[in-house]
Amino acid sequence: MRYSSRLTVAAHILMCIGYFQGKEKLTSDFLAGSVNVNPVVIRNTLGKLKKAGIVRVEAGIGGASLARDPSDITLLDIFNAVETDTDLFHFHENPNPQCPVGRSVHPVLGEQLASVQSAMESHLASISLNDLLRGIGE
Amino acid sequence: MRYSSRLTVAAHILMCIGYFQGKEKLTSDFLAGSVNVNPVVIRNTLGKLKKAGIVRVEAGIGGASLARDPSDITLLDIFNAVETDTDLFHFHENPNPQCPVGRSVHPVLGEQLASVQSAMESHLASISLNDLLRGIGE
DNA sequence: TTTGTTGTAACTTTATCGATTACAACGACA
DNA sequence: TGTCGTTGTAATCGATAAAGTTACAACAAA
Repeated sequence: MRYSSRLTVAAHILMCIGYFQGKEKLTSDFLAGSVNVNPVVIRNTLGKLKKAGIVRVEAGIGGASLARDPSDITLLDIFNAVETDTDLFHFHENPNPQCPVGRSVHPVLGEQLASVQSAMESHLASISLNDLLRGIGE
Repeated sequence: MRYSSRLTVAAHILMCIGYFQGKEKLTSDFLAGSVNVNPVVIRNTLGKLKKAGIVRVEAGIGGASLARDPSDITLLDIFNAVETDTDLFHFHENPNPQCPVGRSVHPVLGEQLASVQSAMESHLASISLNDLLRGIGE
């Protein structure tokens, strides 16, 4: 298993908001039309982005907007806001502690995998919503 | 969703083989005892590692051994051998092509995510089985 | 031929994702 | 104030995938 499509959906939503802000009323129905998923999925995603301080959502009247400058929203921010379990790899649970290898797998391999994970995260952090918006016009 | 525990299981298996090679007969039952999973899972994993040219397995008589030097087996080799879908992120399937954003998401975001993926892969490639074996003795 | 092992197929259980339905809470406006 | 469109959220469903398990044919050596 790998990460769900939550990150790409969330990024799509934010690209829409950044692109259409001021021109359209950005309801969950409107966004669902561009992303092509169920409006409830949009609302759930938007809720997580709101908790993370990335967007503002107007209950009642409707409509979402960016809470920060697009250059200050990175893919890592979105990733952390939206993905429940951010661990890239999953360990098998019960290696045999009687075995010298079983005893060492977790600390030894875990350390290496953690470094892989942080490499991925710092790469995600280097990409901003602004970078994505720049690509739309072409 | 993220990657399954296949990579850690496979790495554990290879660490066992590297550590016990020559001292023990490395049957799927023996390996299952250290990893603490079903022997069939070991045999399936070993089959994939064999196809990738990483291990040799003796049918009938039983027992597995490394087909290459531990310094020449990287986590990326293991990862590719064992993981069916190596894509880190999954795109939502049908963004709306009528929408300028929906039209651009896949190319624009896809390119960025591909760079994240290759960063992860080159990091995996920098870690060898030898590095893991070195950590066991401590 | 017997024994221990691998290779594989099939089934079960469990977990998670995304779609969907349903409805209460909310805010603006007539 | 009451209606209307929207958000927030819970509950359920179906699909998909992983891992455990059982079962058995194929294999190699003694």
